[in-house]
Amino acid sequence: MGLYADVIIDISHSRLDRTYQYRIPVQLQETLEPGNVVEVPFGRGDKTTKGYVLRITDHASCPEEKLKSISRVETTLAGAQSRLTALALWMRDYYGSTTVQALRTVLPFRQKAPEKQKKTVTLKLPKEEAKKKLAWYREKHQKARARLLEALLEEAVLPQEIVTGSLKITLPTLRAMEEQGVLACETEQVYRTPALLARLQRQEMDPPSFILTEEQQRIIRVIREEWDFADGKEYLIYGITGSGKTAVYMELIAEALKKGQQAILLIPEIALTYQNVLRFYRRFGERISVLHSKLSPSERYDQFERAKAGEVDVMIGPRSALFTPFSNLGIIIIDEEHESSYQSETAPRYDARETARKRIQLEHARLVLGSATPSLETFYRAKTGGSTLFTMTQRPSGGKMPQVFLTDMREELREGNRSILSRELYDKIAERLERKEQVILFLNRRGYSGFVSCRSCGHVMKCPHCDVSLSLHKNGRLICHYCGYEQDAVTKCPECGSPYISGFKVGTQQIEELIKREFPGAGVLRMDADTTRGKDGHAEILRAFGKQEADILVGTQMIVKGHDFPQVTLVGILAADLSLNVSDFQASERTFQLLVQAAGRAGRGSREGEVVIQTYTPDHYALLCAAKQDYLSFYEQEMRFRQLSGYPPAGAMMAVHCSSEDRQKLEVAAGYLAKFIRQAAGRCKASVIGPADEPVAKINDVYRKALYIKHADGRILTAVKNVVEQYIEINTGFQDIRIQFERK
DNA sequence: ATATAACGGTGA
DNA sequence: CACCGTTATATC
Repeated sequence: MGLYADVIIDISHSRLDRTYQYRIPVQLQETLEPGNVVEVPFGRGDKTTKGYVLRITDHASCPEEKLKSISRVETTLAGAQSRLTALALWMRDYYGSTTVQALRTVLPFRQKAPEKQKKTVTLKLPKEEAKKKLAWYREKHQKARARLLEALLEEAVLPQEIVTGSLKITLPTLRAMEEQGVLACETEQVYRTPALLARLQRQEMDPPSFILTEEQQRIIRVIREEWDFADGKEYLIYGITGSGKTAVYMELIAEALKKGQQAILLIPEIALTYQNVLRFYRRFGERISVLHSKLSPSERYDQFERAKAGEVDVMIGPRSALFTPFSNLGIIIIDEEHESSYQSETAPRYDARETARKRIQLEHARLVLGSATPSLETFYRAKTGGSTLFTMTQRPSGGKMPQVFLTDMREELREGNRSILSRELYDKIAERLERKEQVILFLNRRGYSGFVSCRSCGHVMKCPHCDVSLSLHKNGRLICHYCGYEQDAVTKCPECGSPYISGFKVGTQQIEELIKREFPGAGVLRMDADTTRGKDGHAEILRAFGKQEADILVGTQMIVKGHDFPQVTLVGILAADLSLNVSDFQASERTFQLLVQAAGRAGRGSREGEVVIQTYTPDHYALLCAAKQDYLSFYEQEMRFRQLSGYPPAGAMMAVHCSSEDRQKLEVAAGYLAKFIRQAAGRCKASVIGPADEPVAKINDVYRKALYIKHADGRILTAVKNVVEQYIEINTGFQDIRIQFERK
């Protein structure tokens, strides 16, 4: 029965990223535990502040009389919380963030309705008097006061961020003026708009009678046999599209429930459709709960609370569902594990797969990963004994894989066809229109960053140091986004001398126009960021196409994920090279995954499908392997490239992202940081690349730069990261620079 | 983050 | 010297 609690205050400020000890009131001594959210008095004014209990002890670590008491416990969520707290602390150390940031991602808490307070500064004097006061301030050379009063005369109510921010008025000044009755500081409460709770319709239970294939049964048998004596185990199911992975997941979830345990199923946000979730409702009924990104924090909290209370046993959702506080977690399943949405974009930039791995260790559970195109990291793990590999090569439905054609666009140019469409694709589209079948045209723009390629020979301008594509900038220079290497743009292909070398300028809109011109009778739908901006634009377009209100759907990568259109018998992939030449070491892998997925869209119904891949580099292994749907041979070749250049999973890599509104400050800070990291990393033989602009160098007026650290051993990177974190902490030069670490 | 103590500057 | 306004400091 501890008497004291180490509490971390919920203020995301590195200066406060440490614990403070509080006395535990008698009535809480039995129940309080690590992970609880509490309210405590903090600071000179004993301001009520939210905090997280990290540890409970018997003795005080500072003079007893300084200790204050915990006011109350904020949450009823308990039990699994201490293990989740441990997970959060691991995430903090491994990915680099403040303790509070890590705890916030892992332990959600109920938000009170008027959570947000908006502070404002209001003028309290009549205009005439204020003007007199202003003259007085000017005479007295009270510059700060004059500046503020002048601003208030223009706008009687100002938000406090502006006053303390761009007007640079400090708090003592505000207090003094408030005392003089010139102005008043007010806090206005802003109410959160209650989000609509998306309710899945209750369906009658209808446990479907599956006949499992031999392959499916084997996987279930093996995992079931190992269930009781091999906790912490990891499995990879590599199964071609349509091989029935979902049926296996269901059996495994059922197994966990039978043992009185709970299950978490992670699926990519985009696949969280009503149809997909319905299958699980039919099988598990009320026992499941679903999360999605549109839930407000308090709605998410409610779902977590239901999980804790034992009302549900199965949680389905995107990566944040990983933190469901189950009391006896049995299994975590990650579907489509290669999806990039499992990587968080905010600190701590955690990877759901790695974090799930850590969680099953803490919970003595097991982890199942599934994909038709496993990420290299995951497959490498299976190959090197980190997990058990299962392969599924048969389709229970007996459907045939589509036939894939690679079209060489250089050839087309040579033979006088300058159009975006190859003759082969053109003919096949015409054929489909005649037969009243549907066509998907997919423009592969993923991560497109303006590379330069030759339309004659397919040559791509690459960085001589990093083996990634150079990006064309508005100033006409070619730049590497890893190391910052720069050169002038070329007017002639250095390989074949052709003048047809330039950036790719085609968008979905041009393609839509072209199709309308070439096939006047066809109905065309376009799906990209522009046409889906509305509330349900996305779903609306898919619904229309599904109902065959159009013949051709043109779109970017968002059309290839998880939607089945039985009437589609042709998929055209325009410019497969676009994603191949992203300035990123994972470009080939992403391209392969996209092409295999896109190809999987053809021939979902009874008729056999065809796929046409248009490319300027038909010899690239990512395209050849995708055309043959040959994952294994792609893996072998890509792995050779990673090994050669030390990219993951052959080695470990960490990105250091720096950003700031002040371009100059950022440049200077990134320079110093690079110098320091080179010193620190040099001692342990890690290599440092950069700093260079990020692929998008400026977002919302914030400039962004990145550095990369590579080493064979990931633990070295953690060590380097820790040293860097300390360096940033003590150096005032990094005050206005946001720095985040990302493990690759 | 935020309240307060300490300190250096400036006009009368 | 009074009185601003910035800077440093502590927060269990």
